[in-house]
Amino acid sequence: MEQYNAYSFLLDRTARRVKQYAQYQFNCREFGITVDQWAILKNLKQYADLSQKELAEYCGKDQPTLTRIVDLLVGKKLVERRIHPTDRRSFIVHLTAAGDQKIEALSNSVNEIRMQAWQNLNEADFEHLKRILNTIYTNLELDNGNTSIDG
Amino acid sequence: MEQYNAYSFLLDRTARRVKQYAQYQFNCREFGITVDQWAILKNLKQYADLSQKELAEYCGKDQPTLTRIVDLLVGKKLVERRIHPTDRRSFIVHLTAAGDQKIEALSNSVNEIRMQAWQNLNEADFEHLKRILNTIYTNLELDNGNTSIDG
DNA sequence: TAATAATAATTAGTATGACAAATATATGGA
DNA sequence: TCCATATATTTGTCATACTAATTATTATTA
Repeated sequence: MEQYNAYSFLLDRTARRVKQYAQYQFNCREFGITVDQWAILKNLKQYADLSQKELAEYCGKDQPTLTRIVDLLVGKKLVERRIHPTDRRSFIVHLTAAGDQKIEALSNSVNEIRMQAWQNLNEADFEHLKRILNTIYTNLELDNGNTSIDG
Repeated sequence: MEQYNAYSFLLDRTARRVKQYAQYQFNCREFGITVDQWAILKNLKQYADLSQKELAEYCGKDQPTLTRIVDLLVGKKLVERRIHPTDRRSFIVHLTAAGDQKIEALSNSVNEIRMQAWQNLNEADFEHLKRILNTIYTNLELDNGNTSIDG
């Protein structure tokens, strides 16, 4: 049964390495943002204006973490908070022109950096990995619906 | 090429969920330590006295992080720092009797908790996962010149 | 041997992650 | 309408990462 400890460790270690490698490359190339901040920008680009709660769900962050990342992005003038038209508790997070330009400027480089981790793996491997990771995620599901990623 | 971003996200999200679930169970059962602290204790049990640098490598932590986790474990009297016999820059981290008892007391429960993530997967899945994660880890090895731990 | 470089550990600073609590607002029921 | 409850966000606290810099010590080398 000790083996499950080892798998958990391996998973944790690999995820940290992937993130750490990407962040290292971001820093070397002076992108001026973190990997997690990039994920926020990308989601805003894809889904347009979102409330912070929605954005947190898309990005897989909890709300306090998202609040703080948005604070940093606002400080960098890459996004801005707008008043929600019907709910005064809520903000709409909006990508600024500078934010949009940042995405345009970095997209290709980010894709290159991300690709590095996945060398020497084939399509069957990717399918295995997606299935296994989604199984693990579902095994530990708290009470949300099915949030498996397929693509 | 965007797919690699999605894989990276999936990996990160799954690793976080696995750790978060384990920590949640640790808290519910009032183990009094974190998942990462547990990993340190287990490595000390397995490899006996180690310098902090060695311990960091075995645990896949960097040295500043390890220093702080050891600080916390020292505060809980589960480990102690001992003078290195031949190198005065270095400490030996030693498991106390209380640390040893903690391991004995929690091992079965930790194994149960860890097992939860790996339901609905078979031996072939584990072999795939280990191979794929190790491939990713190796893919990112050179650029940072960091430690490689055999999984 | 003296100067220099390398190493182990620590400290400092920033970012993320988890959880709890506080605040303001919205919603639903009596 | 009033009140209890739910929700969106923020704030606080602790722990983990990563980087850079500092300190003390060891190793190297001119």
